[in-house]
Amino acid sequence: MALSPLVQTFVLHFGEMGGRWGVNRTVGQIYALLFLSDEPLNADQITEALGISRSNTSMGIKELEAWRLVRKRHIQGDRRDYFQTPDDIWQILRILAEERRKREIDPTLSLLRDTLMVKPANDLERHAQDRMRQMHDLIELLTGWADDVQKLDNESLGQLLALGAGVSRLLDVKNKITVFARGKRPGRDPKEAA
Amino acid sequence: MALSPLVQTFVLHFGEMGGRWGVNRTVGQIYALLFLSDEPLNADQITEALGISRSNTSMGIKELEAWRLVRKRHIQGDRRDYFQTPDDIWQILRILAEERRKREIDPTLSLLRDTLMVKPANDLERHAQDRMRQMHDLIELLTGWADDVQKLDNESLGQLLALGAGVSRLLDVKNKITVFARGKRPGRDPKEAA
DNA sequence: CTGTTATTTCAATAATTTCTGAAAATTCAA
DNA sequence: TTGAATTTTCAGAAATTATTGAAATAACAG
Repeated sequence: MALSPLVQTFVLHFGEMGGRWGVNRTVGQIYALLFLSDEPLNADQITEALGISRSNTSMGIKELEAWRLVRKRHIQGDRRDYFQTPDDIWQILRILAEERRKREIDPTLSLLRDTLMVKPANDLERHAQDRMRQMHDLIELLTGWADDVQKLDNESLGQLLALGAGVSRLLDVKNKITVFARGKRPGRDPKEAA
Repeated sequence: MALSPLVQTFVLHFGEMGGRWGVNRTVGQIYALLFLSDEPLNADQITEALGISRSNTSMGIKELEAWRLVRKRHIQGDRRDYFQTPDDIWQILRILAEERRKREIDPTLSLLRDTLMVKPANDLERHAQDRMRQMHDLIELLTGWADDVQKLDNESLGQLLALGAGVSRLLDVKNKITVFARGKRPGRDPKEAA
């Protein structure tokens, strides 16, 4: 099964980008191939289409399954495993966000938490710890937000994204409402929480 | 200048994570060191603190400058170059977002655009192109949103993030207002655009 | 200029990662 | 059971990437 030039181009590109995205070339290529494919493919088809070894295919699939970006599918009357990517591109986005967070962010957040428990021994450590706290708080804010947004359905998420900078106007409106309702100035003053 | 255990831990962690973030260990370590440091450091100080070669330090700094994550600073009466990370952590976030986009996303978007211009030769290509269009449209939506949010000041950005899932409620409110104003059902039906 | 200090470049080597082929393990029909 | 088909594992080879030391270049004080 020779790849059409269209597919070929995309597959090679994903292979090259793979490195930047934290996977190797083969993994990028396998993903791209499955993403474009009309129907699930088995390991031999992938092996042949990409011109790689069967064992390489096996490892690549394993990694993509660990990322939850590829699923096994069984086809009636065929012993071989077939593979496909999720159809819903919004779901792919969610999975990617979750997995990258798990691999790239959570370990750092965890280390920061531990480090912030230590009592600083001198001014230098005090400053370092202060910087770490800034980083920690920002990451927590971001991941908390991401958690919340994750829960939105495709429609709401699409709406939020389409809003773009309009979000800013919406925030203004919200602030005005808050002011009206509470007779106070806008802003996120913790002391106002009560 | 031996590193305090606190700093050491963080620096080593960033070195290890570097790989996942698309830079090598040394680059991760240099960044972490500068991020925590009270004052700008020169290349020799970095070299000694991390126990690496002077040339390695030079290359690492160069890469971090290309990422705009490290800046040169000059110190009165000292010929050597000193380096520091930006102070404002929100700004660091913006820079990271921009640079990652430039390296990881824009090339793909560009390839997708080109590929979508090609007339599909058969059903297989038609399907592949359809998938590429889904990906293209989603990425455009995301990057467009990111562009807009980039422009927000720290305060508004913080507010938006703190809002979290509250965004959903806000969208509901917006939809109700829209319905009220237009006497139509909520949603983003393209046909409504007129 | 000249010599000294500081920085960068780059070819060689070290370290790491990726890929393969062969063998082992698994699955399942007969 | 047996044995054919399929998948996985893994040690070593190949490829890639990171790091170094030495040499070249740049910057500048005297």
